[in-house]
Amino acid sequence: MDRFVSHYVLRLDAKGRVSVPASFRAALARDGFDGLYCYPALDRPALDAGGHALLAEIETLIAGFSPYSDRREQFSLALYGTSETLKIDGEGRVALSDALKTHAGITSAVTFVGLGHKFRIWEPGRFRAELAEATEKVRAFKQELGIRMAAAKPPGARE
Amino acid sequence: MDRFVSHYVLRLDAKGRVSVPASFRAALARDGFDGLYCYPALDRPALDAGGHALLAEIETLIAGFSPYSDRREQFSLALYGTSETLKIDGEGRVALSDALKTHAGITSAVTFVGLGHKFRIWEPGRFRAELAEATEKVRAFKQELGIRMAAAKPPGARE
DNA sequence: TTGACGCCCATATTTTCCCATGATAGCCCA
DNA sequence: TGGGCTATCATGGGAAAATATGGGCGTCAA
Repeated sequence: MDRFVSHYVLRLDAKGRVSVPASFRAALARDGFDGLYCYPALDRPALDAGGHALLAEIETLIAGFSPYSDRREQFSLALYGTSETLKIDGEGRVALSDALKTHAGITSAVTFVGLGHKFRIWEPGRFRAELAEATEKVRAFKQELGIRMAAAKPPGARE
Repeated sequence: MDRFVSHYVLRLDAKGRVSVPASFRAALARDGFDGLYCYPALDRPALDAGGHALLAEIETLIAGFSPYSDRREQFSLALYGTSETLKIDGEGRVALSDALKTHAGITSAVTFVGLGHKFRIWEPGRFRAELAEATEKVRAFKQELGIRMAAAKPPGARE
């Protein structure tokens, strides 16, 4: 699999380390990134993480602002300035910094959630709430747009 | 056959594994997907499953929302975050995760139902109920259509 | 010294792989 | 056309590999 999919709940050990799910490690390896690029999500108590695909996304976002603009400076600072490249040890674990843990409210366990080209790290309780809310909104939206969505579906690449 | 058609009832073994119907495996192989992409259906107690064609459908749906929009975040969380790629063993079986089984109420057997470019996995009892209901609706709709057709066309044509 | 960190090893599960069996359905051939 | 024969399939179970997790031990730096 070449993208981040599914979600996993894993515990931190006494040293504050946590295993990155094997399937995510595989996706990172395919991406060619050594380590884990990680920073606090801008608008929620969670961490965004990934590899080259995520870096490219950030680069594109920032490149969209004109050079030397305040906006650009602000985004560069918020994204590049707060991000860290975590090392993955021989057993596939990373140690989250205090700053990252504090931002997400992480204490003894985390939930990894795949979002395609990147993934997110949550405190498990907060994640459950977030997922329930998103599911509810998607469900309502789908009902509202049922017919349009059916029309938007691609004529199945192959079927 | 290059699509998922028909339906099959299969049992889970003691390890929680279940054989994917041979004709579905053939369709997946033609699709070129290694494994089985699977996630809880949004609005019913069943699982949606498939290969690249299904992934492409999801990707297209998500790509339709503007980047960084709430809507997009919600969809990628609800779809990518809850989906899993199940491995298919040498005998064509998969092991459903607890989360998937719980969502669909699956215990000892499942019904696979082909839907063309994807297929759905049900707890057999629930599927029977769903099928009965759908049949009823189709019957009613057909009758309604017959009436409309009769009004539009001269009598004599068989329904 | 006292941690923080990198690196190594230990272990209990879980998952994956491999081989075995019974049942069917289709095929070949006399 | 009847009777095996074989290929495929669903299913069962054991063994091996991978994974998540726990802990030890130097090293480097404050």
